Amino acid sequence: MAEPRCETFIFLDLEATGLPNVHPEIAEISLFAIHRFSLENPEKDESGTLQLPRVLDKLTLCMCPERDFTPKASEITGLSNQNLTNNCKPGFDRTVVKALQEFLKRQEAPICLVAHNGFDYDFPLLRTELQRLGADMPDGTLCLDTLPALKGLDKGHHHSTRASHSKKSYSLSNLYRQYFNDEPKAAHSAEGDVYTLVMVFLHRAQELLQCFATEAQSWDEIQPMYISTHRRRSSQGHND
DNA sequence: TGCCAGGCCCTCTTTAGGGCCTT
Repeated sequence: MAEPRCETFIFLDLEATGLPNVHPEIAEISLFAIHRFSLENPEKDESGTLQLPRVLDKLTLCMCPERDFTPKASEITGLSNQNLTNNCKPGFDRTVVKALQEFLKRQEAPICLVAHNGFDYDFPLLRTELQRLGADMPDGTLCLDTLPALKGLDKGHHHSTRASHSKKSYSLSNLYRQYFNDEPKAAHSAEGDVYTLVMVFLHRAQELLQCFATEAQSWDEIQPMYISTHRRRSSQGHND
C-alpha cells in the first residue's frame, strides 16, 4: 500500500450545541485550505515571527441547529438558537453540503482534514451530519488529529527523560500560549480556533509533515458520533 | 429519576481509577 500523502490540508473547526454525550448538532463550521507548499515554506515577518500563509481559501458558515444548545456550549461559543434564528440561518442542510463540496473541489487533491481532537470530536460529528443528508467527503480524503500527533512527537523527543512534561496541557489554546507566548485570538469562534490551529501546526510543521504517514487516517475509517434520526422540517427527504 | 462520550494516557497500574480533550 502506498504511503498516504496529501497536497492540501483543510484545517477545520466546528462549533456545536454541546459535547458528544448530548448528541450535538453543528452550529458553525470553518475551514482554511492551505497547500502543502505553504506549510513547507512558511512565511515570516521581519522579526522572524510565523505568519498565516497569504494564499489560503477560507469557508465559514453559521447554521441554526434544531436541538438546543447546552448552556455551557452557548456560553463559550456566543451562539444560541435565538441569535441564529434572529439571523435567519437555516440548519446544516444540502446548501451547506454543496458549499462544502464546491470549496473542497477547488483544492488540489488528495486533501487531508486537520482538527484538534478531530478523531474524537470534529470528524465523527461531521460524518454524522453528512450521513444524515446522504452525503460524504471526496474519495481518498485523509484525516489528521493534531492532538495525538503532537503528543506523540513530544513523547518521542523526551523518550529517555523523566516525564515532568507529561502533565502539560495539550488543549489548543494552551499549545498556542506555549508556542507563541501569547493569548489565542477569538477563541471559540470557529474561524478563530482554525487560525489558532493553523499557527500551532505551522510551529511544528516540519515534524508533523514527517509523521504524517503514521498519524493520518482515511476518512473512511471515521465512524459517526451517533446516528441522527430526526428529520428537518426543511428536508426534502421522503417519509417512511 | 435516570437518561448524559469515549479513546487515550498516566500513575499511587494491570484484580483500576481518573483526567484529558472536544462544545
